[in-house]
Amino acid sequence: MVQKDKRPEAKPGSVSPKRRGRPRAYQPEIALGRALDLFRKDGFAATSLDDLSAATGMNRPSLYGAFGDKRELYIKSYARYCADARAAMQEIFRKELPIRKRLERIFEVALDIYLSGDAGPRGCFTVMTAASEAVADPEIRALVLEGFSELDKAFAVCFRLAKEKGELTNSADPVVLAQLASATIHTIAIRARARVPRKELEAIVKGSINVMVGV
Amino acid sequence: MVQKDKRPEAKPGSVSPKRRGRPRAYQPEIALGRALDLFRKDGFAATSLDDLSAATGMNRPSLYGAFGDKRELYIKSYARYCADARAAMQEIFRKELPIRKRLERIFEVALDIYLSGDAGPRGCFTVMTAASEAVADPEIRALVLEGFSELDKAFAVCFRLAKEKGELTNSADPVVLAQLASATIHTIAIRARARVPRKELEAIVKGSINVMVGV
DNA sequence: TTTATATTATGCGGAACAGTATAAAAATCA
DNA sequence: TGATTTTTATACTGTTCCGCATAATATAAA
Repeated sequence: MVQKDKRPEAKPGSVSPKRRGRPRAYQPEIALGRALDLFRKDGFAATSLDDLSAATGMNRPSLYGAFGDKRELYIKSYARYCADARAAMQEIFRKELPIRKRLERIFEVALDIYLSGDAGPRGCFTVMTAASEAVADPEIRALVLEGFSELDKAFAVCFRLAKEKGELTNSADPVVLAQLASATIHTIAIRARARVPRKELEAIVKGSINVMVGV
Repeated sequence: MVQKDKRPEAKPGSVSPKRRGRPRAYQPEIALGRALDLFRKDGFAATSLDDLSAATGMNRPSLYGAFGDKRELYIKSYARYCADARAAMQEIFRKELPIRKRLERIFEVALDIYLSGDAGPRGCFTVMTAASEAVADPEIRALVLEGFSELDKAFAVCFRLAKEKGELTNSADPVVLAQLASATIHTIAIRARARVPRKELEAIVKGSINVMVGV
């Protein structure tokens, strides 16, 4: 019951603060990543604490101590997922790029995220959570809605900028186009989960971009 | 442990065939509908046989006798969902209608389906199944893919016809537009599940239609 | 009536489940 | 060295789970 990875210091060079009792046998960051992998693969209900314990290398009491109960662990895993996704996207959203190029990059990264996974494509965790836990759990629902909104807004900024730079027609509505871009994200996330091949998803993306920015 | 509804004959007027043993206390069609409701609400993993037994008014052995195990019941529930959705849509897909009107009707019916449910919006069962069971279960995955494909094709037929009638520009690609329409279906299904209000979903639909058929 | 058949009703059995109580272990501090 | 603190490891509790075995019940056929 031990994480297989060696333990590097949290921040390389920073002296460990000499905590009092028995040292942890796990690294919270690594454990959370493993938990996220499991939740993305099987969903909340089909993932047991025994599964999580095995995947993280922590026994159940340690899991509780570190992350709280299953639901709290799920929420923390989701936060981690969002942070990772943001990190993967932010450079593209920040850098000034022609709108078409920018969209291509965004969808490419999205596909990388959705199609990764040893035991089958893991899809988009936001979409999966929306489909399952969001209905009955207000707190989780709020997180999901925040996720939707963040993506909608990021796309809208892109289209607004593109319009200002004259890359779009005058009649183009950045908010509507952003919703279409989000819809494209959602459809490829869902289809990825049904093992639709990357080529087909890329074709969908291509067609969608053509409609959004003009052929 | 009895279904509360009275038992009308399967086809009104058709004489019951005088089956041999103790008569059934349930109607398979009604029971299947109740099972579908539950699965749509909670998903496969979070729905127990006890829940299903309570909802259908059948005890577990009767459930097994009528539908097989939980997975088979899920598959049969999904078939029922598809049949219902097809029935609700087919008139609109069949009748000759201006493309805009036709799309408006389709999305309206879709929203009715996705937003129904006493305990919160039930969303699109195809999308929910894609997100959960489709990854690991090849048979279920095939059904989901069939569902996607059917919708894509139905939309494509609409756009092809509209193009022939001169409702779309020459450069419009019916297949691409169909994928956008499906993407719109998927995004409203997902967002509905997160309790996004109908007004907002209708706004998304409206914007999407404007892009697809021109303002 | 009796027999055969099909269904309902009850409840068992073993596994998995979430969460926790308790004890052992490994470190620091005095 | 011994006391304190923090974590790990084990195992327990009570529940829920799925599937099925068995018995009771209700009908048609003989």
